[in-house]
Amino acid sequence: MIRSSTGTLEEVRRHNLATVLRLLHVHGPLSRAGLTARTGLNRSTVRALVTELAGLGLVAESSPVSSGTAGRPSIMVQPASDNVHVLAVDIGVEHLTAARVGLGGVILDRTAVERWRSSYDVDVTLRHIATMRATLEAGAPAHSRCVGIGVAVCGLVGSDTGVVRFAPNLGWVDVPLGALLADTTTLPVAVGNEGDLGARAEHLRGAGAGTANLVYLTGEVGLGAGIIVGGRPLAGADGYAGEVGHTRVNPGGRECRCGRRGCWETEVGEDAVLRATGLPAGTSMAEVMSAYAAGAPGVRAGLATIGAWLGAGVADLVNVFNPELVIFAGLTHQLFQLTEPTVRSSLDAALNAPRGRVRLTVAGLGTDSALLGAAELAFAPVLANPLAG
Amino acid sequence: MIRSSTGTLEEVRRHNLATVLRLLHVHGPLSRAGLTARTGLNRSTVRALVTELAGLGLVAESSPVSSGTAGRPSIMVQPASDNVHVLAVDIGVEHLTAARVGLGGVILDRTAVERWRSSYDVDVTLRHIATMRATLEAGAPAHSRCVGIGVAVCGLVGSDTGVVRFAPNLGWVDVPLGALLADTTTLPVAVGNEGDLGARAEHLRGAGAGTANLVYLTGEVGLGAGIIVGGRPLAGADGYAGEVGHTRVNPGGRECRCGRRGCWETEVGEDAVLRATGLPAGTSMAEVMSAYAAGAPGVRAGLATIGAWLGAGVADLVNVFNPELVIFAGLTHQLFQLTEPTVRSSLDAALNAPRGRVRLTVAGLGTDSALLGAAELAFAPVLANPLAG
DNA sequence: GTGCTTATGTTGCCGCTCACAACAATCCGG
DNA sequence: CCGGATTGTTGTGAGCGGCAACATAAGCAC
Repeated sequence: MIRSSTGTLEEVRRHNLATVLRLLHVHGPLSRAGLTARTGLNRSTVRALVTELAGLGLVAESSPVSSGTAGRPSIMVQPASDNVHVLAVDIGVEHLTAARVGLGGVILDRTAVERWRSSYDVDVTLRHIATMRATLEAGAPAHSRCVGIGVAVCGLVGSDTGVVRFAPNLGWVDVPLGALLADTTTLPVAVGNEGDLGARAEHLRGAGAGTANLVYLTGEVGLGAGIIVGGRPLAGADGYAGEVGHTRVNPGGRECRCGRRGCWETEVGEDAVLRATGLPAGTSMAEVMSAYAAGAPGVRAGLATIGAWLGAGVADLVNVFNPELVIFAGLTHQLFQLTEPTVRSSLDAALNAPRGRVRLTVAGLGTDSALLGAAELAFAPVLANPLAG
Repeated sequence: MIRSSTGTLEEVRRHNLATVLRLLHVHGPLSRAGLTARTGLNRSTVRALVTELAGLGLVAESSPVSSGTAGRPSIMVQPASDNVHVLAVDIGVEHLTAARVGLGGVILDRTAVERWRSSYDVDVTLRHIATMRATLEAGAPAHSRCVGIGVAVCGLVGSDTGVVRFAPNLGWVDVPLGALLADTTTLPVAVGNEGDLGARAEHLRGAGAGTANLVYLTGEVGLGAGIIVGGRPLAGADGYAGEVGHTRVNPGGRECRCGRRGCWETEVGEDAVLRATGLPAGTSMAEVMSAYAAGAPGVRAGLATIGAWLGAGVADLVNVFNPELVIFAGLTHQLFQLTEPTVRSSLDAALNAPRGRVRLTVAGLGTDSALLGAAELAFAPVLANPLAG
């Protein structure tokens, strides 16, 4: 008979181990004294916890470093990013990227697929991922161990199932991506939505570090979001929360690809930008930015319209979520750079009374938000229970 | 020197005490064996916890009741609603209500102010509350002790401060209601938004019991909401989250009292209903319902328009939050009853692909949601730390 | 350099909490 | 009246973190 044991005391231990490991993972190297101060635990307890984590190969202790102040120097503890890593994959419309990410959230190595946009076939995608995985693992030191695979996808993903329910831009419907990947490995596989994972990464170590309530906007051709509420990602009942692209901002607006009218992404998405600026179909956002900089006729005015709709949509989100921060990433990153004043005035005009405090900014992790979020997803089980691995 | 003690083990004890007490508060009377099963704790532990809670006067043990099955009958444990109560107050546009609510969430006694709508003066309100409080306490048994005061207000309330930032329908701006009430008593005072508190109560013991993700809609003349996400109330950075009344659903719509155009409450609020149905200003919602039932000309068609806007707004919320349940209360309760088919079809038309699952229903606690939510707010400190009181 | 101060690492002990097991109590069914 | 089943009761034990005493290692003043 196996030890059943709910064991509340065992949980205390696990909780404290997790707390210390997560602290190191998020904050980076920290002295034992620093850990003591931040956790509120006793020196002896911290010592025991760190020793145990070191024994598990999750952290490394290095020789004491003098802090410059009086007193005995404290031993430094750091996440063992060389020993423990995950594989992170980001499946977007315009890119297919993979990286080996070490504990602590450092990208150790990365690779991408060329001319990815030519085919979104599921089998082809799986082969691409397998190839990239092999490449990355080949470059890893022998003593490093992979503890999981995390995938970000630009589509609706079921909470725990790893099924991509609907990814219109890839043409995927009900693709059991998690299961398909799990068949190729013994490692745990986790799949999440690009917006949710981007928000997670920005919240943890990007522009939203230390911010408990934020809205993260992203997009390539469409529009997506991830929302952090009280320090936790907003998932909803099935994991579909944060689907802001098809909220209706303009009932009299244009027909959307989804068949309805005036969806937010129809007013501010890539197609809307090209239509408003009069630039030819196929123009990239980089070229739009160049045209704007060059003062091409109609571009400035067209983007002002886009900015106004962007601001109006953001206003509704701010009214509903009351976040401290809105982060613009992906397509909206570029749009925000081009139209910031318009967005701000459109937002200010639409906010309820006492809302002076919301800040607007762009992604702090650049285009890697979703990729790093996927890594966090893969690290999550280890961080929650360091003893399991 | 005072015992400092973070004491993780002390926290375990407190946590377990709180778990047991909350379980009894939410679920109602439960046998010791039932507590053992639900908490996963050991029999001896449950015994110790219950004994301690009984010593604090928070629960009462009654003689064993045979369950009909074999085995020794288990001792029943119930929340001591006769010994421990709070004062709950609900400040609405059309009502000012107060109640004495016992542990376990039972309304023991209640009272209300007549002709409240005549004046929303803050001092008058405070006097009303003082009078009601005296009445209710006078009717309380001598051995019962009041552990807090909770207030629900139809306006924006700052998270922890108890300041009513903005209550347009009462004409209140920056009223420090929490502090004003705290001056009259030594008890802890907590103030919250009507929508948030209504959602809390419905989530705990109303139509949303057992549902971790829900949207609660309410209103009197305007429109408000409370949102439960992952079992926790959505607060936002300052506590203003859930302000859905002034999200813009119709940019080409009518001018709102807030100065902008096409806010949701402008399209479905009380004024909009009267306008759409052609009924004279001052008509109550009860009279609207009678007119509908009597088949008054224009009323049915007018309400169909209202229902369509209601459904469209709900659709956006469902897309953003992916809740399992939407609860209609207050004004929207009546609107939903009158326009359910329209709301449903409007909603179905606007949902993203895989969203068959959201349920729509009306408040399970009738018009008492906010009042009971205020009581929960007042109980919260005791439930979080039973040892404190 | 020497001694003082400061801060941390190390170690053994203690109190607290919960799990567990053995026994007692109580009900049901035959 | 007896056996089976379930629960209450009680004493014991293991695990965990706090604590205090001591050891160690730096900075600082002279």
